[in-house]
Amino acid sequence: MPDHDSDSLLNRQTKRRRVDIGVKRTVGSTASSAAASKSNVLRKLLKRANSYEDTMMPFPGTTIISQLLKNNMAKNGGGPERGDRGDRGLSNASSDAPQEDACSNSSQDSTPQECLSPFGRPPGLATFDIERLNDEHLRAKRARVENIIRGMSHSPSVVQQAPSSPRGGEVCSSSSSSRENKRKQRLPQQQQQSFTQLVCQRKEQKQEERRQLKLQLEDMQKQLRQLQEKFFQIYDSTDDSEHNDLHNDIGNMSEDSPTRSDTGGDDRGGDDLRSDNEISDLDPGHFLDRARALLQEQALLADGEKPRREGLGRSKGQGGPGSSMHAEGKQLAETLKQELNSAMTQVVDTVVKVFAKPPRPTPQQAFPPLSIPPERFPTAVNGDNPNFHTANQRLQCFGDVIIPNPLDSFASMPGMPGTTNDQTEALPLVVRKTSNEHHHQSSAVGAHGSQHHPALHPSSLSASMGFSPPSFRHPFPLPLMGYPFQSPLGAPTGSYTGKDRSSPDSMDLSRETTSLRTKMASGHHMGHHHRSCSPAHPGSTAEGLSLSLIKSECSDLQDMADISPYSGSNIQEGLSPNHLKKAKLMFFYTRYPSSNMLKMFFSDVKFNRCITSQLIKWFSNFREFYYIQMEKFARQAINDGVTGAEELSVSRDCELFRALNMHYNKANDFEVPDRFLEVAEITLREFFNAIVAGKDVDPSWKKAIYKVICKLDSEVPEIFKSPNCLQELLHE
DNA sequence: TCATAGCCTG
DNA sequence: CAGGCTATGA
Repeated sequence: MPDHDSDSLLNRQTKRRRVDIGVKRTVGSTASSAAASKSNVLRKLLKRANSYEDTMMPFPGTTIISQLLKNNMAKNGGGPERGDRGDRGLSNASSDAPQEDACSNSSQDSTPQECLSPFGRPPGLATFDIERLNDEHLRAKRARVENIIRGMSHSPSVVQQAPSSPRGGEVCSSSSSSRENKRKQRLPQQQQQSFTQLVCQRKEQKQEERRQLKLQLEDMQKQLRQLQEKFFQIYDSTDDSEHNDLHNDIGNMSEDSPTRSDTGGDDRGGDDLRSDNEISDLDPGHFLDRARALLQEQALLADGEKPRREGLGRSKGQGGPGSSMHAEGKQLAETLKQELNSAMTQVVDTVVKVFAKPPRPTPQQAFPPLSIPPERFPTAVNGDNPNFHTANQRLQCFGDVIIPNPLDSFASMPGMPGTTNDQTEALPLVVRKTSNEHHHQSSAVGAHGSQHHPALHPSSLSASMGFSPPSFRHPFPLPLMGYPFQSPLGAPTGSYTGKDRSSPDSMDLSRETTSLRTKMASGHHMGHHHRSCSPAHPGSTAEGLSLSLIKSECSDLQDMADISPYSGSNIQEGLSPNHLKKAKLMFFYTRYPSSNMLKMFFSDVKFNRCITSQLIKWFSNFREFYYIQMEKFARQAINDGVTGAEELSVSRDCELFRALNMHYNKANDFEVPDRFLEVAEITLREFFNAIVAGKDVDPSWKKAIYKVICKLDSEVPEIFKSPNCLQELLHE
């Protein structure tokens, strides 16, 4: 605008430079990338946290975790259903319960802890030491079990398993299983050398190896295992017969069934398989759930448990209820409870901290400390697909929606009112996109959109959250919940009862998504907007709120101050679809309207910065489309062999005009002025000549054309100043 | 510092 | 169409 008329070469050049820079920037996409990077950071974080898939992390700590996870995933997951990891996790977790085989059990359940171990044990784990005291107990039991298992291992089925360790088809196969297999393999090999040495040696060797391997395992793992074992033992002790049933109850056995069946009734085999599943199940939530279940079981079976435990799980001790054991069990339960609680607290705290902190330049760094949280996320986002695109989108959605929410929720927890301010700052970026997301979902891909939420929804979160503190749950509800208190915007839902819109006609008309946006954008006096907007889209209420909030950033306080004045008047606080339509028609006359002109022609709109810029933006977009079409058809003409600009003309029945008319006068209920055809023709020829001359090499080559075209604006008919111009124009 | 143009992206 | 960004002019 500024440089319409007489622009010296210098000016042009400078402008070109400007353009060039802009182009370069855009070309490099640095700007966009930078912006994207911001959002991406969060996404990445989430993604990382969410999916085990994440490959190596730059950070040492993270790497370990990820690796562990990776391993597990690889073994588990190769499965087709990566997506429902959460589900799987649940089933898996539940499926394997009582296993005496320390290794197998430990591996699975301990997994979470394993991940942690490298970094240092969480304070809470100390309690596990108590468990250690019972180590002897366990070991003895283990030994027994192992013996039994070994005995079984001789059976063909078992033997086969070892060699066949790489069961490709097995979905369940997990890292632990592989370990087991390896171990087994080794043993057989040794034995092969000296076949004469029989079962006894073999057994011993196995034991030896096992012990060694166990020792090698990180302390954390040990502790965890022990804990689990104790659980299981207690559980087992209750009743062998129940053993399986309980397992089933606790977890979904369905998944691992095939493997199990192979091994047959043998617990050993089942253990292995189970262990695989267990390993696969990294979700701490499941672990917690299981633990809970176990505790409950314990409580119920308290008496019976003790004796068995004494006798070591396998040999189902028939011993009567031992009071000592009962007490022990209680203690254990208590300890576990405490541990779990503490762990959960830690997790929650960490997560909160992470989210509460504004994304740092290197937000990822924040994660290493978060040993636990990452694990948790996977469950939350169990919907993740390996598919990058899909995952990305989801993540986007996830990030946009969830991220802010946590902030809101956590922040709001202490005091709602106070938080509001903070939220407003944080929200704008995020929420805006959310709104967009909604639009996309609703308009373009309903299915897709619907998928988003379900997948991400509380279900997933809650699933993992057995103990989860309430704070964790609302991420989703928040969008709806959070806004209401935020502002004087008014009641979210019922607010729009009265459509007191001054210009009902515009409002009543079909509301396109634009209407919502427009209105929202324009005003911040949400009360009105909501009323106007929501009637048509009850579902959009939330959106409206969020939008309004977001938009509030651009609102002038001054404008805000006097909202009510307009309520009774004809002046709208936002731009309606009709305004858009009107603007488009105006574009036939003026491509470069000044802000003053806009104010004159949209007198029924209360102007503020937002409205003005929005209108300007509209025309900017119109121009963009216009010039794109021009360039497109100019090039097309060149390709078609047109040699001279004179050959080009724009008539009402030419493609170019159709395209333009379709864009600005979709309904074709407005007679496009001839002048516009002339201007279009001039523009087209300008483009043609410029391209033929090879000017398009210069990034700013369009600038010159713009300057020419901007002088071709004609006056806009007075009728457009009338608020009802549309009716008048279209009716004629 | 603000308003705007233009470009890019979603 | 809206957001975001940069460059630019006043």
